[in-house]
Amino acid sequence: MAGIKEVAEEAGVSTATVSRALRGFHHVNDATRAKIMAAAEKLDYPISPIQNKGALGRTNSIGVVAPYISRWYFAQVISGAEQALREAGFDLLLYNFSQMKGRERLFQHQLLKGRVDALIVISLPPTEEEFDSMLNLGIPVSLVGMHHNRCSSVAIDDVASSRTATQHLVNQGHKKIGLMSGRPDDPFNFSVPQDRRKGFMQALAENGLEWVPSREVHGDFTMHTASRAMDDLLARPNRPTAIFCESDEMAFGAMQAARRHGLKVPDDISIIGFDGHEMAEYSDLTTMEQPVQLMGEMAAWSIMERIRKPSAEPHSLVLPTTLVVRNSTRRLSPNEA
Amino acid sequence: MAGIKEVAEEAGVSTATVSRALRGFHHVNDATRAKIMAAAEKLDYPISPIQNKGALGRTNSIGVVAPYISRWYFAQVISGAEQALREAGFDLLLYNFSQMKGRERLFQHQLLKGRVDALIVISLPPTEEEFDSMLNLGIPVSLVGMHHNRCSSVAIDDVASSRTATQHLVNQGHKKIGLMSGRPDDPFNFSVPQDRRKGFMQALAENGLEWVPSREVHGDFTMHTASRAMDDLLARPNRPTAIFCESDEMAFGAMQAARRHGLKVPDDISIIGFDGHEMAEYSDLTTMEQPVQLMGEMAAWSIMERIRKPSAEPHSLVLPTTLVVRNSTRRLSPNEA
DNA sequence: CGTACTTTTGCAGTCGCTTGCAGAACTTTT
DNA sequence: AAAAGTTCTGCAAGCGACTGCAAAAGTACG
Repeated sequence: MAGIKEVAEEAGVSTATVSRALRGFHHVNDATRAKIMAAAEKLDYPISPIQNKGALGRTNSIGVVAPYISRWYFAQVISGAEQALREAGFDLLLYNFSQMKGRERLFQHQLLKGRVDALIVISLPPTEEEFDSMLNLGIPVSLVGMHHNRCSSVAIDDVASSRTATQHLVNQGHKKIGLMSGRPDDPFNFSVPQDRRKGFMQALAENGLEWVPSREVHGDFTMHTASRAMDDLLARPNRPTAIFCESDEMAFGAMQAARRHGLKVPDDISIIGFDGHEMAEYSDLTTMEQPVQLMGEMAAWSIMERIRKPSAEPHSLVLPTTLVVRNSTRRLSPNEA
Repeated sequence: MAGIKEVAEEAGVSTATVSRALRGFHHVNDATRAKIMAAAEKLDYPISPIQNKGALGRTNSIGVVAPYISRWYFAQVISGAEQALREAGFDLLLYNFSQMKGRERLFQHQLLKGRVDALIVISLPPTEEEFDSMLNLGIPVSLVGMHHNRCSSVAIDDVASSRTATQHLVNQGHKKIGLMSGRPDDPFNFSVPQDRRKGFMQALAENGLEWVPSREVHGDFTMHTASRAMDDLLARPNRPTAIFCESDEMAFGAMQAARRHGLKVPDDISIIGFDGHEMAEYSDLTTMEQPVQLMGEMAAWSIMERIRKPSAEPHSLVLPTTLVVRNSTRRLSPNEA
């Protein structure tokens, strides 16, 4: 395979000149550059070759760490980030794991060390310890879907958005509102469920509604568990008239369970989700939509900026969410409430 | 950041010995190795460092090329591949694109050259020209979801599986069977839609059923387009009693459209999908399930094998599919047919 | 045409790691 | 105890780029 050496020989110049002509664009005679370009073309030498870590100190690739890449949300964010990175000439290294084992390996064995120029971490709140080890890598780190004062981030306001979503139910006259939340003992310690739960509680409090603990059930953000959890909830007495699900996938599970129990959505029970999953439109699910792809893109841009000037202060970005009202929620008449 | 040199110094040996102790495991005294391990530990030197492309000639990372990584199928395959690669100590570089522009850039600008040790291409039939350029890279290439005589592949038998799926509808007494297929003018030129269509046609022919062209509509494997296409189909006279959709996502779109038109599934119309999408269970969709994650894993293993012995013959693997019967299809009574 | 400045180029060192080769340090054999 | 093997280890030459420095070439000016 043609290397810089072959190109240099072909063009009759030194490798140094080729390097400068193709990369630096400094102090190279136009004629010489043309010759070099021609030679490179002829040998089809890669325009963007592996920048050798040795010489350059960078790998030109950025790591993306995420649990569960096969889930919609993660896939979307990654897709957004990939596009932005690719356009800017960076490669994207994917670090996925769905079990704690993978997580430990990632942080403890320092799989990342020296392999990437920067790191994007999606929705996975690192422990302080993991944080230290990440920052010790000496590369910029950017978070998606959560904040931390020690590094940049792109996220939505989960608390406020959940509050708004819940408020929507209240506005429709619901008083007995249930909650489908993440498991409290989730090993990854995601912050999203906590925040969304908090927003939910705030909305109740603001409206003077009493919180009834038996109206809460837990899932792990998949349809499957949500569906089971919903079975559980529906079997309890004093059923809620509406349910706030912390994710759309859980909302789908809930809807499915409701149907299974012979309940019509929204006639018998209102369901609201969170995320803006692409399937939401087709399931006619009311949901709080977040700009998922965009978040990935922003994270990519932000981190590339920080690669350029490492001294820059970390900054957090909060993107807006949109309540999309569809037909999985309905207004209660006063006597129904 | 600690390098091999620091470790060597700390342990009081040469860098060569460190390299051998940590990588080669040849001819290193146990005591020396212990010392080196300790030193490495102490300086927390990465156990799996970037294997320098220069010295080693490999990058220890594998490229995965896919359009639409945010779609379920691709995300699943990638997830499977990532896991297998990670375990074996490889990194995964993601090359995604959803437009032809990206595709051209990928192949023409040789983004891949020298960056990866092998390539996994998902469901994207390269043109002969692209094939040449890939094979010229001099690295193993593995295909997922399609076959080609010039390289290894992991796939299912789309034709046979579709035939079986269609046969299921026939067995249930359906005679007027519709088809929701991929667009004939799809720019990526996927082979999957063609094969699935072929299997469908075979089943009809085998059962002596006449094919009525007006029973076919096209989508691009998303719910959205499928839903529109279904509107179209339902508006036509002589409506089919069952529909074979070339993907689950299209089946979801079809179901949604059917509901929108006041038709009950499966009472008024039977719908069968293809893929085994995780949502299929919850939409109660009958589908032909393919082992998606497994395909990714197998592709990874197969390609790592070929990295180890490059001389090995390419081989193709055909994985079995499973018909999962749920309640989106029903048996027609003789007088309904 | 000589001097001083600027632009262009090549030399050679560097990055972090691997590896062939040969010498050193043990072991075993005779 | 010398000879013949083994097992370890270090030296030094790469790998394929980048880049500081200084020499070479080109330009401008007087």
